[in-house]
Amino acid sequence: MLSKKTKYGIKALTFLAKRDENCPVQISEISKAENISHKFLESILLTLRKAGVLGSKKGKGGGYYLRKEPEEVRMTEVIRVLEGPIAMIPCVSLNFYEKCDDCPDENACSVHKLMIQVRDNTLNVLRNTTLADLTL
Amino acid sequence: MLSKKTKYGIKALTFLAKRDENCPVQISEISKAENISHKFLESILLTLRKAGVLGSKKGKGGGYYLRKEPEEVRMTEVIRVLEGPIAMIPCVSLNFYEKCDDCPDENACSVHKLMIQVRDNTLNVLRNTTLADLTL
DNA sequence: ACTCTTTCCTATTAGTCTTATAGACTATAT
DNA sequence: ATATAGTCTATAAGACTAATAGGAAAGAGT
Repeated sequence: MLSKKTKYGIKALTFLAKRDENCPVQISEISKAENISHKFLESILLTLRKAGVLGSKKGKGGGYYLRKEPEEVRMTEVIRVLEGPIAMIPCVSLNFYEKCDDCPDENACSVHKLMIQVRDNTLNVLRNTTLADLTL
Repeated sequence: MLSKKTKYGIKALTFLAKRDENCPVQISEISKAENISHKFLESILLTLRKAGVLGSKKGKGGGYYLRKEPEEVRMTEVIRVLEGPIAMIPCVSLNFYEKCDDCPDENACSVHKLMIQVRDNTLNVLRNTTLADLTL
């Protein structure tokens, strides 16, 4: 299940990418346009800023803006920052790997085998989709 | 994230599918072999029985057995029964559809667009993988 | 009939995660 | 200075997960 955090994050990024000029946009403007709680969105944008996807400017005329071209923001990056692992189970995750407690041998595990397939297909979609693709 | 319920369920089904004869197997045997809490597995197998994937027999010599050939048990079915929706967001789910509160127009939503792609690819894997494939 | 075995069913609980909300702090433009 | 807008920390309600407990029901063997 995709969290609302990730959902709102992608919506906010798309909103920014759709604008003609890449000047700072206030949280309030985004939250109103996309029906997102102001405070919740605040923490989401902060996360994206810390991850280097967004830049910010304080004070009057401030707000958030994209730090890269939309074509350069891959969905893999966005989802890993906001949601965490892309894999459905940690023993199959590339960036968040963890061994299963109950599994003596990963290579013999049917769930492992299946989830590698799912992961590879999902990864393929997310790697080849950028923010630019979502604005079309 | 795949729940342990689903994970254990798939493991148990694979365990049953790997056996030479399709005679009833006790919960205890499966729970020991796969390192799953007995009571937890109990409720999982019950769910699978109610869904028609497994059959059961009470009393001495009883247990659970597959009601279909492993080739006929698709992963889509197993996951829908144990986990629920396959899609990462309800507005994109085929079997568990729900409208988003915040979205005035689904077709204009970037998250919707992206998640349809992910769903289609995941569905493709899960539809074409049966229990028989996991025993290899 | 009795007893042992094994599944069936309901309820409860501890822990964790999600989705917010509140409020004070910091930086900046005018 | 002052208003504006992001930064940061803490907290709380609600939902969900993973598991546990205990007894009811049904079947097999004696």
